[in-house]
Amino acid sequence: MITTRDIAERLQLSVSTVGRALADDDRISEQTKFRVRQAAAEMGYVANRAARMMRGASSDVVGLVIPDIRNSFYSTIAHELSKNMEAQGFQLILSETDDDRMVELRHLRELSASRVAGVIIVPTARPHSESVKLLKAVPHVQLLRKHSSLGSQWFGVNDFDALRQATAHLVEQGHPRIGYVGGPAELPTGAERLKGFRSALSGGNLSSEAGCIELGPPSSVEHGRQAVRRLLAGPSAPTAIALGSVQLTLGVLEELSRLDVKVPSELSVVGFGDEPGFSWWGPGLTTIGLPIQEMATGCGLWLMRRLTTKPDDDSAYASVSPGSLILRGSTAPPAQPRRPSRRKGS
Amino acid sequence: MITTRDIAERLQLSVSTVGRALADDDRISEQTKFRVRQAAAEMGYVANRAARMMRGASSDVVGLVIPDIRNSFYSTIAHELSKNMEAQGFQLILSETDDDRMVELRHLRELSASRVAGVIIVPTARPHSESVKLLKAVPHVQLLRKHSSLGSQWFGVNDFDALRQATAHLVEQGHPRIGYVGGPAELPTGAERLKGFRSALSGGNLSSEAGCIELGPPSSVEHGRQAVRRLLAGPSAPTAIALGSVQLTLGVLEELSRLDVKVPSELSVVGFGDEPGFSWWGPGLTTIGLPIQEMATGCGLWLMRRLTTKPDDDSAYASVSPGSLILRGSTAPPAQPRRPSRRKGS
DNA sequence: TTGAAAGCGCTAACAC
DNA sequence: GTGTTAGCGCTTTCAA
Repeated sequence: MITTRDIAERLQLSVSTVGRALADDDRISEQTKFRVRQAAAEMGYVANRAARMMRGASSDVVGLVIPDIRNSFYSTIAHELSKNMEAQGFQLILSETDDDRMVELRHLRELSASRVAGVIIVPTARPHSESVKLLKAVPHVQLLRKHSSLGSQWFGVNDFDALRQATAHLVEQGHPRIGYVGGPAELPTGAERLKGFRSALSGGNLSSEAGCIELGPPSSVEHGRQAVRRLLAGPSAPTAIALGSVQLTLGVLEELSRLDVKVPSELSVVGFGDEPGFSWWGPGLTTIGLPIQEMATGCGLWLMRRLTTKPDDDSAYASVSPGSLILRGSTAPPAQPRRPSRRKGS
Repeated sequence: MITTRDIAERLQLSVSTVGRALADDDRISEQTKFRVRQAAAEMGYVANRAARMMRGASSDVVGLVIPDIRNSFYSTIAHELSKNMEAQGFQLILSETDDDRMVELRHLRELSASRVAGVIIVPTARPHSESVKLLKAVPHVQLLRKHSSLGSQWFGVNDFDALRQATAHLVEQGHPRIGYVGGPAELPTGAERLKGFRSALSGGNLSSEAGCIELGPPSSVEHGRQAVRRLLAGPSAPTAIALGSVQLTLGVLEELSRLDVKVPSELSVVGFGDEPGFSWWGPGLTTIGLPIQEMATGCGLWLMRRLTTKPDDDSAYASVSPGSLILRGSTAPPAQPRRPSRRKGS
């Protein structure tokens, strides 16, 4: 690797002159600058960032800690962040936790060792105490999920309201028993969505008995499949279900297709998020659209301002983006039980 | 930030002793090691990788340069790589090019400055000459696309055969005019797929006149929409279409749903890749499944071995994974033109 | 078993 | 306008 010293020797200059020329310092003559730049280009000089960092320069690298990049929520986030960061000369390190706190810890150790300038994290349910400690030493923002031990900078969506809306829509249509397949209550998002679901039930004067709840790993398509099978096989199967994560929605949709369940006549469904295939699934999936893109951009811009300006504004910050119900064909009032209609179809 | 010197001062030791204790050097007594480790943990010491790198240590960071992480091919790749690298203590820097060679160049400059240990790249159609130069200085592998100027280490899929299979299937069913929507021929993948398409046409004794070809940005869902609209509006609309990228497939499927085109009676369709929604689209999408996961894992493992062992094996390496046709309901023999059958449906 | 000192590549304070 | 020098945090001789 070519160093400033190599250039200096070739040009019979001192390293500091070369360094200054490369930094476009006022004190260096245009002619010298030109010669230096020329030589640098010819020799293929690339500045060594490690050396710069040792002189106190910031790393220009931001860590993105998420459960799984295959989840479209997270790939959307990664894309938005990457785009915005590149524009300002930042780089993004991708760290996947698979929702495992020990993996999360290992990643945070690595990021700390790399002296990343900042971290954007979707924390696991209960981050390790060392993770908490590590994050104290680096500017960071939480995304989607919010764990109080990790500080009060957070960008997320209104999970409570998302599921309240989804469920209220089903309640309004007169469904007597409504199922819910969502993430675990240990996750802040899981807890909020579940609360939203329950709130809509009681808001519709339905007892909690009317809700059949299946909780499990939010990133598991397979769990979505199994959960919906259990729900439909139960003694008092629901006439409608609300979903509490993108991956679970994917699993549920696949399984309903496979089982050839008639939607919405036999079962109404409200999904979570809005993926490409959702609009063409069966009669079109009614779902909760979330402004993930805007949220991610906001988060990225916020962190970069935090990193590039004096951190005088390290106060609490929370941004809650609202979701909105997208009505398509997968929801309808329940069929009248034990009183088959004369007409076939609508 | 705590340094080895801080620990040394507190324990009344020299920095070198502390360094050796932390590195578990044989010459240090167990007792001293214990005291040092204790203090390090208490004080929250995290080794400074920049300093290590200046002493010649490798960076343990690999750059992943791809067009767009939202494309599920690439998010799958990123996930597989991330998982495998984490297991061996490597980190992944995510660089999105948006298929723009200048953005690609900027990313490669940054990666070089960071002295990444290696690079995995899905190159743009014509990488900048400086990009080529930069890559010469760092171990790298090409993924999916292969540009000869970037060396001969490559992991990809058999693009030619993928489209040959897809098209041959349509030819066998007797389609007289077959459309193709794919990426530009400037891209190595685009060129191969197009060749595969043409090869199947001539293999079926169809003249090239029988092919209606629409090329455009391979990552643009919107282009897929427009292309299929143009294809169907043409004077001699095809009775079947083969698709040449995941994103284009998504666009085409959406548009066909929107236009309410009857598949496969009015039009047969073969997709590219196998996304979650493909199985439940219309009658189920017949498509080409590609072993992206295996390819990515192979690539990651290969690069890491290259990085962790002596580079005595820097010879050419190419791995070509085959795709396979997944038959679902979206393809059928063409309807007899101008001779409507008496029977309705099948 | 431990310490002192040099040096990785760069920048900045201090000469001249 | 340019050179000299010190030092960032760490590893690694070379001494003791």
